[in-house]
Amino acid sequence: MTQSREEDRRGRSAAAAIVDAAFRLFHEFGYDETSVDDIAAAAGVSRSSFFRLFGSKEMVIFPEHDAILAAVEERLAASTQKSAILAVSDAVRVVLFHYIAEGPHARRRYQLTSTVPALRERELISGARYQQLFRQYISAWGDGSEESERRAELMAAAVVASHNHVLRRWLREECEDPHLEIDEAMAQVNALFAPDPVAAPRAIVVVRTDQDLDAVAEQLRSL
Amino acid sequence: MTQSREEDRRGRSAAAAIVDAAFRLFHEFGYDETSVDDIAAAAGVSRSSFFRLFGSKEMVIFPEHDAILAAVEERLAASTQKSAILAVSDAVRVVLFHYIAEGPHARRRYQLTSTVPALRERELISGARYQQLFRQYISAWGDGSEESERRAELMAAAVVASHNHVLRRWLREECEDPHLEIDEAMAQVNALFAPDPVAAPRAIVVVRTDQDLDAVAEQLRSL
DNA sequence: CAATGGATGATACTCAGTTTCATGACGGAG
DNA sequence: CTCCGTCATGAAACTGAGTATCATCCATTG
Repeated sequence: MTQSREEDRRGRSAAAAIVDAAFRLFHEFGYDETSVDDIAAAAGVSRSSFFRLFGSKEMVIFPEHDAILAAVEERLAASTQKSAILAVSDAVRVVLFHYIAEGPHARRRYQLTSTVPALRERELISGARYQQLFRQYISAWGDGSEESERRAELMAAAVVASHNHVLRRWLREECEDPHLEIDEAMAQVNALFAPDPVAAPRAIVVVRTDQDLDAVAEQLRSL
Repeated sequence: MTQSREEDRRGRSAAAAIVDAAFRLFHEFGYDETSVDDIAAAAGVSRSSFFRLFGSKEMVIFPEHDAILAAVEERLAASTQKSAILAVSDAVRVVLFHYIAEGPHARRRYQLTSTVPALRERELISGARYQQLFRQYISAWGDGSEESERRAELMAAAVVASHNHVLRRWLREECEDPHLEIDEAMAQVNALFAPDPVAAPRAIVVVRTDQDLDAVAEQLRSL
């Protein structure tokens, strides 16, 4: 199962060497100007090994994406309708803190995704995958009505957008305490989309609004 | 400026012939199994002309995207802070009704984007471009505060998600009246994100919530 | 020592996309 | 009518990503 000490070490260092070489070359010469052959040569592996390990040139930048997605799904799958909002918030935190744990590497990646359209697009697709996953689970927790589906769609979008906002702030070093900010952001989303509790405690909430009464009524119906 | 009758006709029919041939071949043999050479040959043009007219294989599916994006931007640019929400709603309608006006062709495209990962990804990227555009304008209408930025991000995501929801329902023919549904969806978004009016009419809104009082307090502060 | 299996590397191939150059049709100017 | 500039088209060569195949090497196992 686990291979010999020697092979294991080499396997890991090969992947690490490729990532290091790729980021170095991308930084020095640019993404488009760096070919896979260049990376493989600089990392001391064959072109074949590059594609065997990473599948594509873009995936050198996001190698752990599938693992994070799986972790998110695991968290979501381990929850029920009752703990739905908590599950989503937790899952978002899983993603955010994964990036934060990467530290400077995440910022180097951001520097690339900010400047290389192809990588920015790849990142957007990753985000959409999270959103799709969230939507799917939130939708399953609902009652299947059109209303519920629409809410699931909006909530998934809001959750991902909030996450991206906090993550981007952290990547730009505009963010003092990402824990605090993600808590606030999730609280904001939860507040917006809090479901109708069947027998929950009630409160009188007074807010100012510029909506006319009909719009307010419709909004309330949609809660 | 306008070319001769002959060239004009041929130019337009070339693009149309390519699109027709592409959709036909994609449907018959699949997207990945159809090469650009196949399409060009079937359309009776050269490979060169294909790339000159469409730029990439994927763009045969979304040739009008740039034009729609420009139309959206035009609508957004023509508005001020006062008419912001209206502008966003209008811009979303521009997009939705463009697709609806395509009729069966939009549904053929949907059939492709639903089954071909590369095309689905391209579509996601297009959606993200709209979202980015909305975010940019909504953000500019705000006061530049962190709060305002976060709201812009969420609102753009919600607007695009709502649009996508209605569009997808229409594409699946689950939607009786897209005009009505987009109006409802935009009303829902507007209601969620209605800005804090400085001197707006006020109302007492009573909602049930499962939040404890501290969470409610924080939610209210974040409005 | 021999056999097996998994990881690696070399090579050739397909195809998307770019670049360059030739051609040919058209319209205007003499 | 002819010459000329322009623009659309086509032809061909090239780069580079990604795939498939096969040979090789090395560590474990019997």
